[in-house]
Amino acid sequence: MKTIETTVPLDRKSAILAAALAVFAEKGIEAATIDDIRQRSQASVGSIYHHFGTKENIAAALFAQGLDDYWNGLLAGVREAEDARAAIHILLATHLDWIVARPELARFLFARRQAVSPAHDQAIRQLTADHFKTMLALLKPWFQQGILRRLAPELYAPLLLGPAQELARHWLGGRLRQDPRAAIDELSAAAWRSLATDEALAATLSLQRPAHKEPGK
Amino acid sequence: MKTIETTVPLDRKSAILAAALAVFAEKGIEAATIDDIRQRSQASVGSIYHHFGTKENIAAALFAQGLDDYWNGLLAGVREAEDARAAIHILLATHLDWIVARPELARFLFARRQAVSPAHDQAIRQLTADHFKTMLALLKPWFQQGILRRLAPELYAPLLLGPAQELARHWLGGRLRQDPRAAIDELSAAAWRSLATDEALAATLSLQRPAHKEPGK
Amino acid sequence: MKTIETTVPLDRKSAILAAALAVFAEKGIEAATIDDIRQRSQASVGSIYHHFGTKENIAAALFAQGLDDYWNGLLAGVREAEDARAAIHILLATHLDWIVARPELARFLFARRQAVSPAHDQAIRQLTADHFKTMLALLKPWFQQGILRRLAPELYAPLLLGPAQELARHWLGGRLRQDPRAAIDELSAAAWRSLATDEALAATLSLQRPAHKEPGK
Amino acid sequence: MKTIETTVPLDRKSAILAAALAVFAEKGIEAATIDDIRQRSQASVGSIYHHFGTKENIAAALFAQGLDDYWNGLLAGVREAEDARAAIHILLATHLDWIVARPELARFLFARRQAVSPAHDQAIRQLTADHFKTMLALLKPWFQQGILRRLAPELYAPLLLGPAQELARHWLGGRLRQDPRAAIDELSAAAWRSLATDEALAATLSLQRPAHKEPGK
DNA sequence: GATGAATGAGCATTCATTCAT
DNA sequence: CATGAATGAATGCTCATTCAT
Repeated sequence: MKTIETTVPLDRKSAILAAALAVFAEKGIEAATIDDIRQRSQASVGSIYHHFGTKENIAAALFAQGLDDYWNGLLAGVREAEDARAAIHILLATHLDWIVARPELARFLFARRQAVSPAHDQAIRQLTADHFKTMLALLKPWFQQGILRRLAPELYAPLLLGPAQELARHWLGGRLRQDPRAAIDELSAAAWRSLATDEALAATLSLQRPAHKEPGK
Repeated sequence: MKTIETTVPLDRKSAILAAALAVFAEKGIEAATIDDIRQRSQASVGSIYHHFGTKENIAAALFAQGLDDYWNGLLAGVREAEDARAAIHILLATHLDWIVARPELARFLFARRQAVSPAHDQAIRQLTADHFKTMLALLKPWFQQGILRRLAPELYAPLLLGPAQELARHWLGGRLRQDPRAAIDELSAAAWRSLATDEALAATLSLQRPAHKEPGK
Repeated sequence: MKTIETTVPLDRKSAILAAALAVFAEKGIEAATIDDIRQRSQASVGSIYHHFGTKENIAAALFAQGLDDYWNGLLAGVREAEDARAAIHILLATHLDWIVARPELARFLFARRQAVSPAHDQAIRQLTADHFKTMLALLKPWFQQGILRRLAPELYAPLLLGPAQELARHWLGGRLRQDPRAAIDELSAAAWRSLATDEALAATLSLQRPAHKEPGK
Repeated sequence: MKTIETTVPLDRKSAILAAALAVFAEKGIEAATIDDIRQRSQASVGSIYHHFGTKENIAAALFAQGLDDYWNGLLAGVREAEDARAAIHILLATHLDWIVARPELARFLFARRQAVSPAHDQAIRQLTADHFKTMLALLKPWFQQGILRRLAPELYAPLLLGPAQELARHWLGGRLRQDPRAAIDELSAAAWRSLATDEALAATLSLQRPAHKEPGK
């Protein structure tokens, strides 16, 4: 996917998208005005409407594009992973990398208010569901091997990404200074603990063996 | 705190707040109009402005009230807990109970867009920070006992509540049918795993066979 | 009905209606802008929308008011008539008097393009149909006495008012200089000829006497 | 004149005209947009402007074309008539036939709001006046023979076509189901009564002779 | 305290028209 | 001749807020 933030001269349509992304991320879809987009994109109102027809449509286009980009990164990461723990680590890392690389897109994507019309909303849910299914398929072997726990399906995303997501929200909201990527190890460890079966988890706890060992740190 | 959803006849001011909450939760603060609130509250525009002066002020009042209610429940829960694991469980349970009991307030509170003016925003952050500090103080003993891990402070909330929060968002957004409280045990188990020190955790894993080990708890 | 063109200071709502009528008559409903109305009425946009909600609604209000005024005059006229021929004469006179007295309202009423929404349109048709029924009831005796011809119902209005209407349209369109009321006698004579039974008509033709005369062609 | 409604593949220009007529008739000139015309004609905006330069011009072209077509039919009819009464009948018949054959053109022609610019308007009036003069010339003999009444010139059109026009308007507006041509005889009888001199008229009344006869019917 | 009329800046969107390709 | 991207003035309407009663 072509990167949006590039500084290469964009054609009108892309320029409008880029400007819209910036504005949407800054003030939210509702609060963003066509005029904001116009000023930022150097396009005329007419041109904007010629290409998109509606403010909603611009948002929808960005949404689809962004969602795609996000998930593709995520899936690519998992495909390369050699074991479950690495997969989880890579997922977290990719997730946070992406957010830090595209904070505007992230802010926009994760705001997810109704702003986008029901019609578009449906499309988005479908897209997400599809990607999610693909993801689960990639993880399947590890479920079968008893390494990852079988849970109610709605719990996977929260347990895996919930903490990272929460941290990212803080960062995106300006309520956190530090680079959230610094927490990747911690977060992936937590996700691993949350998702691993007791057996798999026990095997990775740093003590275990000498029952009498004293808790470092 | 006076419950808002009550059906007892409310005085004007409360009626306005109740109506505002409903409207804000439904369409977001930005999209909600004074007129929406007027219709729902049966008050006149003039009356609304007499009591609150600004749309922002209504939101701020609700925010303060809601935040207070939320945190008080949370803190009360932890105060009763007898050990760290129970504390975590009670936190998760209280969190989800509250959300299910007051979905509108939750939706409103967690939306947290800039909508609220910088001035109010500052107040809110302060309030949250204070409560958070109190919470940490309550947990302090278990840190000292080596039961809970010492982490970068910004990670506590995400690890503890992130998954629950993520699940709750899905539920509040209508993207999840099941009652999120059904996941309390699972979520608190995950939070425990994420926050416990290796030793404390190892003691609670359900296998551990190494005969000479003692399961604690 | 309160006359609109009065110069007595009007309350806002009436002022808006009066201004709207002027503008609508001048450029048509579509072409008239809210801003035109605002300037002419000295009201603010907000005020206009406070009272009417829609441009359409303003038009509809005028329409209802105008139609009522028009028909009431017409019906009152017929009620006073002593015989069929007088009734016809009075109808034509009232019709043209009204048009000359309220050219703007007439121009507006007779334009009758879709401009008014289907909903309002339905109401208008109903109103017209009701009045028309009343009118026919008033004329009934003369039908029963064999003075007025029985025709397909859709022909009465055209035969009675069609010529006057056509003339009025020319006048309202500025394509006719002379006062259309000058043609009242001529038009009512024509209407009488068109609607009277042969017997009733024969009795009023200015010659007739030479009983044996054959007019040949 | 080339018929517009033909289904033979049209060249661009004609296709545009045909589409414009349809759109103008449907929503009125003002409300019709170039884009409506573009969609219906399958032409591009550029092409439309290449051929006509202005929306007004399209309307004017249609107007001229339509007016010509209408009047030619009318005049041709009168030329064939053998006596005054037949002439009137043929005029009415031609008028209604034309309307029923080209309802869109009729709707468009008779709407006659200012929509067409003053310049074009002038041209149209001239055209109409010329045709009207020709028409009167054709009728002249019957005036001289005392068969048709001498009236103020502005009354001829209303008396002759007013009723038919009124009926046609109802039909074009969808407020009348029956085919207006069914009323030709009735309307031409009325026009004859309205325009004939008393003598000429008396000769055609169905009774006349037995002065003492009682009004059967 | 309550009411609702009034205000006017602001907004999304439309549309005739131009013009480079 | 045809195309469609681009333009920007204009429009109907919304909405927070004020204020006289």
